[in-house]
Amino acid sequence: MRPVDERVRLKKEGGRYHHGNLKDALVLAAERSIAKSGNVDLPLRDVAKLAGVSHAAAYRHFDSKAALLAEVAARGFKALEEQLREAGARGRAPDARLVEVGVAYVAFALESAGAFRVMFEPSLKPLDRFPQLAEASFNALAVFHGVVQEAVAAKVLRADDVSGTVMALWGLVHGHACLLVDGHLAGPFELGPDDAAASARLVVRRLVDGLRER
Amino acid sequence: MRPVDERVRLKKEGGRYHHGNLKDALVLAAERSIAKSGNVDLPLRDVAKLAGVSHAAAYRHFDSKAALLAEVAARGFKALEEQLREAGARGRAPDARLVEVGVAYVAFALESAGAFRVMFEPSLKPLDRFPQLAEASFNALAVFHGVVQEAVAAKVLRADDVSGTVMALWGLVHGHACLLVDGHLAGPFELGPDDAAASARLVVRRLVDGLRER
DNA sequence: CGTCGCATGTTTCCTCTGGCCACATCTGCG
DNA sequence: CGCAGATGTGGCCAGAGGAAACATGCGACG
Repeated sequence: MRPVDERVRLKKEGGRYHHGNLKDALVLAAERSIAKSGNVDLPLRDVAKLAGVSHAAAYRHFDSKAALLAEVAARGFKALEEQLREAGARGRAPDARLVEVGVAYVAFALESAGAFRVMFEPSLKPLDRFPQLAEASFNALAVFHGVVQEAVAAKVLRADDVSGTVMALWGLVHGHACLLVDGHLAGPFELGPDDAAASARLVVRRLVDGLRER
Repeated sequence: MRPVDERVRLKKEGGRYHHGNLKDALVLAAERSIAKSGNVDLPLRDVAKLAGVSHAAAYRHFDSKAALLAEVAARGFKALEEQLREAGARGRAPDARLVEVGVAYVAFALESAGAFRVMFEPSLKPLDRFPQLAEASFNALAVFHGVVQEAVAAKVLRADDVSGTVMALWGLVHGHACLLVDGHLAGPFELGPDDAAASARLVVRRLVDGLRER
């Protein structure tokens, strides 16, 4: 599954003029760079250097630095969607699925902190500048919608305000993810990264309890 | 209550060499500028120009652009703390207080979107570079902690995991605020700014229901 | 009331970064 | 074989953060 890395290696060893798969290499380099520095605002020149290429080469593949970041974000959303779907499939009962999906969201944010930050970077908005990003984002959100609707159909959740329920679930896990990724919970609570998933599970379960039809 | 604005006006009318209260003027200008553009990464030169001053003058009052943003963030946290305390005082019963504080958090984020964005801007971390910011942030969070402990003492909430409960509450409203401020909820849900508070109230109430001792 | 020191603001300069252009190099296709 | 288009390079510019040297004015102290 790593033709990309092969291409990168070839470039570095052989010193060929043409890279072979520069677009992917740039996206990967940007992702890692952001994950390492924790800062979305990284110099494009550094990313190009990581890919073993001059800074101007990036413009053969992306209209702008923002477009590169948008691609990183779009791939992040695709990966997130995948993980959410897998998590949903793991849960047996509808309410268990809600919890699994929520925990998976937080887990994704912690594992892929670099991508997660870019995915919600305000400087990429308005999103309609990057159609693939808008679509990927929408698709990931659709997983939440699906699992909630399923729970409503199974009469586990109240049916009166589905949008509100989706917002509640998404908002809860998103807020958790943000606070964890940005380390705002580290000071007061000192929470390890593995405890985070357990804590998220507890919290989501409690919200689901509150949302339950009664 | 506006000596600051007076000073700014004096400067603009009189064209005096010394501003009189440049520090405050810069902070205000930055805040407005960010709120308007929606982007934290604004040119320091523009802020200085808004304050009617050359860009280098800012360095007499702040070590760096980041320090200016940190001051904006710190004042934001102070204002947030104030609003949260007022909201807490509005609620009669302990669980009502929880809801009021949560709603106030979301309302603050929407009203003061500029400040809110800066307050959680990752580029300002690590926070120990800016002690006043760290302190202000901690104090604001303390309001959540206080209102939760009160509810626990009143036996409204379970007592086994106070930190988890604080995280749940904060995470829920923070996630909501982020998604609203960044407009991620606009597409799928098309939510007006006044509906947002009502929606937040509903959601927080449901979480509190889930957290309730049973 | 003068004058001197220090805080505050300005000008100028340097470096870094995003973005553009002309040129170089490769790859594939007729 | 050779040409055309795609891909990468180096040089350039403009804008932005930051430092340094200079200018200005407020306030304390004689």
